[in-house]
Amino acid sequence: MILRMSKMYAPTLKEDPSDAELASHRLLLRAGMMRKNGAGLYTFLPLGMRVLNKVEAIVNGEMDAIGAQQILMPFVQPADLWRESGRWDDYGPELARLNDRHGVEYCLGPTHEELITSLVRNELRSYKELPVSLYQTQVKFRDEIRPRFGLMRGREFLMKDAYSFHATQESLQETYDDMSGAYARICDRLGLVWRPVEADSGQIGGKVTTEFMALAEYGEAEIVYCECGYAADSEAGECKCTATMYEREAMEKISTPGIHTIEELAGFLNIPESSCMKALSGKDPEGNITVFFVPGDHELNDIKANRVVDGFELLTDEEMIEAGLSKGSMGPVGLPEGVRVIADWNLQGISQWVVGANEDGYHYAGARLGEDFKVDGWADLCQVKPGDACPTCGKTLLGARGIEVSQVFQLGTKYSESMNATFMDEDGTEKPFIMGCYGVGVSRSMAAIVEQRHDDAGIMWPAPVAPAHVCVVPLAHGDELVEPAARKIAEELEALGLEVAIDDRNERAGVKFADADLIGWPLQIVVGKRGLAQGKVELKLRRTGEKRDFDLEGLADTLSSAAKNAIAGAIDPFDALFED
RNA sequence: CGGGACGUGGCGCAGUUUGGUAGCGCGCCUGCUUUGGGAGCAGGAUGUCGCAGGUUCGAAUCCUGUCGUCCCGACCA
Repeated sequence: MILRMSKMYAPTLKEDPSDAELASHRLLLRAGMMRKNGAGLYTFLPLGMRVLNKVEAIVNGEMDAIGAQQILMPFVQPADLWRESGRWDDYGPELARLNDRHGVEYCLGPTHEELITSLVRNELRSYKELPVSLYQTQVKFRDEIRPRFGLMRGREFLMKDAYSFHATQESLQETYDDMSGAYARICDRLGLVWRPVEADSGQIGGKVTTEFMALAEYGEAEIVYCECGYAADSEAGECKCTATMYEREAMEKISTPGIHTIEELAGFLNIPESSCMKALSGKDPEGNITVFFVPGDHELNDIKANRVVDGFELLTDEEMIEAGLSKGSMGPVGLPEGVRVIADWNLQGISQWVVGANEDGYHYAGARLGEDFKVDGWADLCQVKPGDACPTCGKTLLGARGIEVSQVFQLGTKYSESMNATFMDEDGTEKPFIMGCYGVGVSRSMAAIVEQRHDDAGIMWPAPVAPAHVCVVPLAHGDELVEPAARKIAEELEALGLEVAIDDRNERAGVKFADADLIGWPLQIVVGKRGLAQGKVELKLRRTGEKRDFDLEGLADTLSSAAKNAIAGAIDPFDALFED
């Protein structure tokens, strides 16, 4: 079916909406693809819906290809299931909760491990039925602390989530690898520039996990990567860094009046921040106090801190005073009794440190590990950053930003154990399922594509997700030559299997050109009197802005091989038409 | 949750300091002209100024509260 722009509900905006900043947010609104209904809530209009459907179809196709089966679970989920898994309490305020008229509690599904586990636990009984992979594509709701950037961090969003059930770790690994392969193909087919990175599993759980990051200047995630191929989310990556020693013959107490931050301290002594030791105090839920020490030029990574001390929270100023800790001059020498000291293992790199003296206005220089102070334990505690050493090969890590478009997890038995989902194994014993889960942000992928492929004029859709491959743009509305010629071209191209739009609105040329660029059809075919008089039409390749005249006669033949490539899923199938 | 800003026709904004009953651009409707890069002329429609209180002869404007939206932060030694 040819998309007639005169009938399409696609209100484009000439001006940027005042509350949109990122390109994807701005352009999807301006191009008439979506509209905002509230913070982090969007309506997809017909053009945006077409794109979303195409992304979804690609994802579903890759799921089907590896043997996953589509299902659909309810969006509203009973609280009891979340109590079973423990996440009713653990998930926090992001979980939107509600009651029905009888007072029964429910939540809006932010993810579906509980539901799927409860689904299969009664019916998958034997190892002979495993493995099984199920997936759905559905709206999710997460009451984000701060929704922003349009589709990038919405509260309601479209996600494909898959879950797999296994009798053995080997079987899980196999499916995990299949899923990872499918996810790589999905990113490729969406035309994304992307990278797999080491990640943290966050609220989903599990140990083994990979994020698929679309590289983008304004991505929310920071990643570090190395030429050897290593890449990690900076929240999760192992940190290896080198300190610079400020050498003293013996530990000496120095007066540092008014100095409280590492930056001030390093400036005051005219030494690098990496010569200083940074201290952070916190407590576990029982109130036991731990002080973490990290190199001064690095930050404590919250996730890593929680790995060492479950439920770790930084102390407030009042709590620090109560515990006898000196904010702004805390150090390992002379801490109060009963305080546990954990140091980042990078601190073993040099033998002397500049540390706080636990006394306001004083620090020690040349404090020696083992002689002047001791620690109770070592751990990887720092947030990795560009410039640190690659944990794999030792070269210097580079930095980039990315949008997390998908993630795969090996869950293990976290949910099957807590929710008592077991099967009968070959040896006659009941065992909990070994599980994996796998998510693709469908609407976020759409935003990521726009972030990577746009210019000042608008979007540049990759052909596989464009609302249509080609837009025929007849100029001179109502002209007895131009209109039939444009219609004929549209019909011929459609017969080739291309998806075709025609801008048959009674608008001036400038309006049509601007909208075509904004909406981002991969190819525009301009049909005007001037060209027709010479038997020509003008083709414009959106991605490069290149324009070229082609003979009207035999246009379908000229486009036939590009059409084949487009149907086969090429990202930029029309480029070849513009090569010499 | 802390900080900042904003809320005025469909969209983008001015007007608020110094209270006097609302204006601009775009869009929309009608007509004529125009028709290859967001047209011109003429005419026209559209606002409980987020909401609720208060002050005042009089409130978009001042005060209080409230709701909504956006931005920054929530890692600090």
